[in-house]
Amino acid sequence: MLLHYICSMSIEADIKQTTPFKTPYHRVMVNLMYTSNWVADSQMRVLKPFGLTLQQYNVLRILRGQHPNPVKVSDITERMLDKMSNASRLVDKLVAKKLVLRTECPSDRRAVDVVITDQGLALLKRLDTHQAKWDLTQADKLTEEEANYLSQLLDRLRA
Amino acid sequence: MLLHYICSMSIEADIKQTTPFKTPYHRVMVNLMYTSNWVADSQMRVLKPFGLTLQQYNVLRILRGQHPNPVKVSDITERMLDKMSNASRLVDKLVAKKLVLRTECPSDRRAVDVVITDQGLALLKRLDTHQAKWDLTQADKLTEEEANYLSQLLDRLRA
DNA sequence: TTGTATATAATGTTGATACATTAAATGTTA
DNA sequence: TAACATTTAATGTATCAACATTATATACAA
Repeated sequence: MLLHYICSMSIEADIKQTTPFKTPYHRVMVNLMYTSNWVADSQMRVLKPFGLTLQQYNVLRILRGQHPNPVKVSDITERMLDKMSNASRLVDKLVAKKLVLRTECPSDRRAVDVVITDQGLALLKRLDTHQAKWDLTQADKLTEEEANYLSQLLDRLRA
Repeated sequence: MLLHYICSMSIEADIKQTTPFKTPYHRVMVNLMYTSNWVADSQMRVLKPFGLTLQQYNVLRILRGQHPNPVKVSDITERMLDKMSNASRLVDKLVAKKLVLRTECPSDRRAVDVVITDQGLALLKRLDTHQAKWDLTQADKLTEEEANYLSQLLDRLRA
């Protein structure tokens, strides 16, 4: 089923909530989850034609950030945005698509070094233009200052 | 694996990002997903001892909001926070736990009316105290005004 | 060195999710 | 009314995720 996230002015309208939230804290929590799903959904719509899931995209970006240095599977796990059962299997998928390379770490034979391939870098580059477009649409909604303040409020929520 | 979300002052530190984000909009998006996972994780830790998943809890709250009126499965789908394949199977689980009741809608025999049971209401009541505690811990981090402003910024992000 | 603990990745298993399809009831229109 | 479209929930299926376990390598202490 294709879920349609409705765009409107407040979270209450979006989730058709009739009774008001008891506290602004509860409201912000529901809003956070809903908005996060909304963003993930729109991101996935971009990634799907490229055969990537959100998590795979995420891993590729982590690898690009360190390129040309390798990143261990355990490091990938640490830096993933959402908890994951298995970075191994995720890397499996990327290896199968020839987007990353997996080699035994020379200094520690338990560890596995993962490097993004040229093919992986090229794919990310194509996706960068989509990200840039997305950023532009966001800029219509929030100023840079507001976006920064939003980030800061989220940081404090997790503090 | 139990993932530990680290508490610190900025999203860059939390995800061990070495290179800065290109735009505040990209930063806020990553922060949003990370924070949402952080919240979902801490919520799940509360719900697990009660044998509920986040989605099941969500459905129960929707039903309580309309109690004693029934809610159709299609309405539940519409109001869920995250897209879901199957409200049917989710209601199945709640029926099995005797937390909700499922009856054929008299006016439309395609539809199925779902009502929360007294047992379901009692369970939610117990969880309310946990929610209240959660709200208190949040109040240390954000003022009510800040929480409201955060909600407003999220609303505008989805606009 | 040996034994034990820890770190790391892979695998097994169970259950949940996404997506497509089906089944049945209702709505619509010729 | 008959035919077709739409709505609603349930089901089938393949994939993904959570959690536990295993296998191997390394660290460390006796």
